[in-house]
Amino acid sequence: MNIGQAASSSGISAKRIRYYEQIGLIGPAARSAAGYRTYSERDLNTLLFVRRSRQLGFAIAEISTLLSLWQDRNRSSEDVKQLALSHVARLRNKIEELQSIVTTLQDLADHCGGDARPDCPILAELQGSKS
Amino acid sequence: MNIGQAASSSGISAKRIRYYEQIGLIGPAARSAAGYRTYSERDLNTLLFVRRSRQLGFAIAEISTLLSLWQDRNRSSEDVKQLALSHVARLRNKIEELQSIVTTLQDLADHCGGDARPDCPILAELQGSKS
DNA sequence: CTTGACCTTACCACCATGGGAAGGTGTAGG
DNA sequence: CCTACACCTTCCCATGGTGGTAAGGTCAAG
Repeated sequence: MNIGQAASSSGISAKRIRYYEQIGLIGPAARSAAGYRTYSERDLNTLLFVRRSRQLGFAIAEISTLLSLWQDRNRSSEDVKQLALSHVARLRNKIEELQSIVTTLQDLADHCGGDARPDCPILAELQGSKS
Repeated sequence: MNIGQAASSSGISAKRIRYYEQIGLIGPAARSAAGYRTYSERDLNTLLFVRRSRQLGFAIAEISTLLSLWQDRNRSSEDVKQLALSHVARLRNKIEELQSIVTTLQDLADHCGGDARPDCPILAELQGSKS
């Protein structure tokens, strides 16, 4: 299977596949006589694993670890769980941060006339006026 | 006031201030005879405005718009409100997305032994096993 | 005059991805 | 066989923000 086929089957663009290979996230693909990258079913499974990991928001470096664990029959599920939980913790922090911004901004917007007049508590807040 | 002073007063690193100037987010600073950037109180207010906007998660391009509106006495608060609300909507989407990931991942982690054995529903999910 | 803190520009790096150019390859139809 | 056209290759550039660092100029105090 060429890279285009692998891309559409895995849902990862050809561009990204090459990038993942370049940075060593996935091993170098086999090559045809003409130099075309060739992908096996096994390679495809790896790509799908990577894609699902990305969808769950893992960073490339984490996926690299996950891939090692995945391919290691002597892994301990503890390591995987630990990685997942620390990712979850990070996400929860991010959510809280965004939530607090949303609350602030929504509140400001609620008190903004939203008409043709220039007065606006949003700008006032950004300006830092402590009125 | 030199850039170092402006940086520590505004909470934006000198590096970032130069970057903001370079991309045109803020106007070019006045220069001393020796070529040092010089900042007035007014400039400092702008920097603080930018910093607060960043803290609320606005992208640079949006801050550019906010700055124009801020400096436009004939602005309509509608424009500001609209910008804020569309930002809020984007944030809400992002939060939902992250929340869904957290739920999934926490659930998987809950069902992972987290011991020395290799069995792990997290990896199974990433692998795509539909069992 | 020296020292040290500050400033300048200019470059490289990160993460993850998209775009595009310039050129080779593979295949199908005329 | 030739021509299209789809696909592949590598290479460079861009994004958004930021940090780092190097090579050099400036300023104030001692």
